[in-house]
Amino acid sequence: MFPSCSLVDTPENALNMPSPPEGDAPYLNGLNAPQREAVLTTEGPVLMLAGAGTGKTAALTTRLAHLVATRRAWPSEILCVTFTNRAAREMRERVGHLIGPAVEGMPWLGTFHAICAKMLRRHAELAGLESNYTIIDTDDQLRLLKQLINEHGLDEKRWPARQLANLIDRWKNRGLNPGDLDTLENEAYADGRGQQFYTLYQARMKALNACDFGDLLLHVLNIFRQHRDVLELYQQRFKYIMVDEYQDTNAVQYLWLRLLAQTRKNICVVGDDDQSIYSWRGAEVANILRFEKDFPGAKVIRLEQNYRSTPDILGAASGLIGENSQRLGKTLWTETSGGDKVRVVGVWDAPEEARRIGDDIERLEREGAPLDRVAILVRAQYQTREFEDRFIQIGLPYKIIGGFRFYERAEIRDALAYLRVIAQPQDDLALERIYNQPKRGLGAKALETMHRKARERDVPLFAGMAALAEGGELPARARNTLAALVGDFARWREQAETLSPAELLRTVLEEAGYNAMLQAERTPESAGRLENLSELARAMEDYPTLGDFLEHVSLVMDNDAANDGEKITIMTIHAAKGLEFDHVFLPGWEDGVFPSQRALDEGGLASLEEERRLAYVAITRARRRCTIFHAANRRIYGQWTSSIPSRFIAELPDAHTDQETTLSGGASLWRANWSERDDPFAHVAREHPDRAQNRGPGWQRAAKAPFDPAPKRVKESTRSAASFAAKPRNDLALGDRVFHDKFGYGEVVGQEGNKLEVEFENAGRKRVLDNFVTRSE
DNA sequence: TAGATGGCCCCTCCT
DNA sequence: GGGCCATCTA
Repeated sequence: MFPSCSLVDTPENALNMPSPPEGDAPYLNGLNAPQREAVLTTEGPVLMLAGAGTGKTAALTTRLAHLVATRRAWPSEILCVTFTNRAAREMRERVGHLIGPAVEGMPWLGTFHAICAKMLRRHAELAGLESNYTIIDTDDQLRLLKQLINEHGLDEKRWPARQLANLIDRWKNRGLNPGDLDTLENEAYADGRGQQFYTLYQARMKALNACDFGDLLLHVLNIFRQHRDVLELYQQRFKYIMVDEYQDTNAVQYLWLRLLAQTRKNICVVGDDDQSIYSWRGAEVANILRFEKDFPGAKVIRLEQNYRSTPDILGAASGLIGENSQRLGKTLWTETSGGDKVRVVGVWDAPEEARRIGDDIERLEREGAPLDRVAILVRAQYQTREFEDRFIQIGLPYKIIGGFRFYERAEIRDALAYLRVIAQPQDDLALERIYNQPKRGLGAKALETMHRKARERDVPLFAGMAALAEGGELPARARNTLAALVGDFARWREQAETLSPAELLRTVLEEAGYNAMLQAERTPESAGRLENLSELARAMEDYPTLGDFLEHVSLVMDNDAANDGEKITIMTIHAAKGLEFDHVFLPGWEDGVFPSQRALDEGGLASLEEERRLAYVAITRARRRCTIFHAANRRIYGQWTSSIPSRFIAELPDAHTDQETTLSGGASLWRANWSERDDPFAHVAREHPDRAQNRGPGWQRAAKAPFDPAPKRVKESTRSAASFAAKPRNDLALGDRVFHDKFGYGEVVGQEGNKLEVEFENAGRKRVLDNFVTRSE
């Protein structure tokens, strides 16, 4: 992923390059007219507006190959920025097919973060860091902020570390250093102490020789701004710049690109305003609109022919995105015909949703569909659990991308912490993690003493520990333990010079007693942990130095490269952007899940439109078939909650969708909304008595309800139900006393659409549909 | 000091 | 339901 930086313009590389093409180069075959134009317009600024599935990656990779093949630039003179590691990997592979091994010499193809990390290693001193700086993740960041907040006498309950982390992140995304904050921003945390804490945090990071994700870009931007010579170095080097997913660039990325492209202006950006889904990370669609102003004379090329999806999938997606008010507007078209309509399926609850999808996938499998072309795309990570449970049960092979990642497991983080302390003695956070893991009899008291010592001498924690191990301040036992640990690390650092990273890890785990600790546990989990650790060591075999590996781990948190074989992919829609699958399942299309409650509560129209763009991205991932699910009941925070179909379902054009509600599914629930006193759950209990065991209130209610002849498979539009159900009752207000058949008396404490939050006198706080309560008194 | 217990808050989404 | 934290007990 990160080739060592020595691959530059050597004669060897030149030999590997294809010779310049005469006339029509073979790699241009198969491109349509606008794609071809995008490839051949090499000089000057180019803005490619490329809709979903219009072959922008093909255009981009071919353009890159073309630049190299016609010797306009060496691979090392092209800056090619992608948004995700997956996109970078794919680009590298596809360019590799076109230009052969020369792609190895593309050190500047990667994500913004990877490229900046590399630049920062080279110029670390200009940012007050050493080149072996650590990249810390959100977890470490939060721990550090908590320390700072406590040290400065703030109540962490009132001013949560997470909030501060979000603010700092936002500032960094906008390219703001602590000194750049205005009064308003400063006020955003702890009554005007935002700037103070931002400053403190940055100082601490420097002391730790560490960076967070935002720093990678901000530091480099600062360097570019303050050191003309460095900027000019890169301006000279990069003859061509290409940027994928330009609609998702934020301010700091935009400023960074603008500086780099300023002199040569050979910048080609690709984007689609309809797929802008990262505004929460500071992305500004405005960047794409502003491009022609920033680079006058920019050539604008539109890719509108869709090669990916069937007409119905495209029609459904287009209809949906048409509901957005803020868009450039473009019309995607396709030459293909046939295919199924987008299916919309209503089910009873989330477990049934997982069962249905599992069944559908097994059917596809029997029909010969390769599983690696099937994906389940979810709005939020927590939705994956239901599918994992189900698929383990029925033995369906799957992989979850992102989510609880390999590198976030406790044992992996411990192992990495050991390696970090070895590689970077200033890394206090890593040391804090493992100084007593495995148990060495060192507790909070010992840590506090270590910290005090370190502060006294103004040295990192590790040095403080070493000093304590020699001095006489601690009881002999603790002192000896510390001395042994310090000795261990000294030895490992020495061995790091000679051993491969993987060998080093194995040695450390053995000698630190970490393996022994897990072996002693003798639980099924501990066996799995040991296995994970050997997998970690195996993964390290690919990296020449410890530093290379640690950087890879910090930047590339996904682990899907290790997965081979045919498996279903389960991932978030965000992670799926840029990918395509034959069959796509989209579960959880309910108001509150998708669009997410947060988006509905906080962001207003802009936020809702971003959710809609996300829905558009989700549907357009599908090549052949797309199935949308909504469940009537779902556990949220462990509590059964009923919900209504997503408003996006009602926005799908009827002409392109088939709506269906399963036997046990939502239709009866919606019907119940129309006639208040009917018990909506009755038929379910009758048809699935086994399911009523150990279930939440909905099921209990169902079990008790009198028999009601069950409707047969119902097929009806959920549209009317959705719009009806969304209509709130107007005879209820906050503070009203209400009665609920099952939960008894309570007080309305929240109202949102037709859903109420009620504090019941005996049953506690619940969310219920307002049709199920009567006003009391 | 370590492990167990109970309350609290939460869950977007990515690098 | 589950992770994190503070608090209590052996």
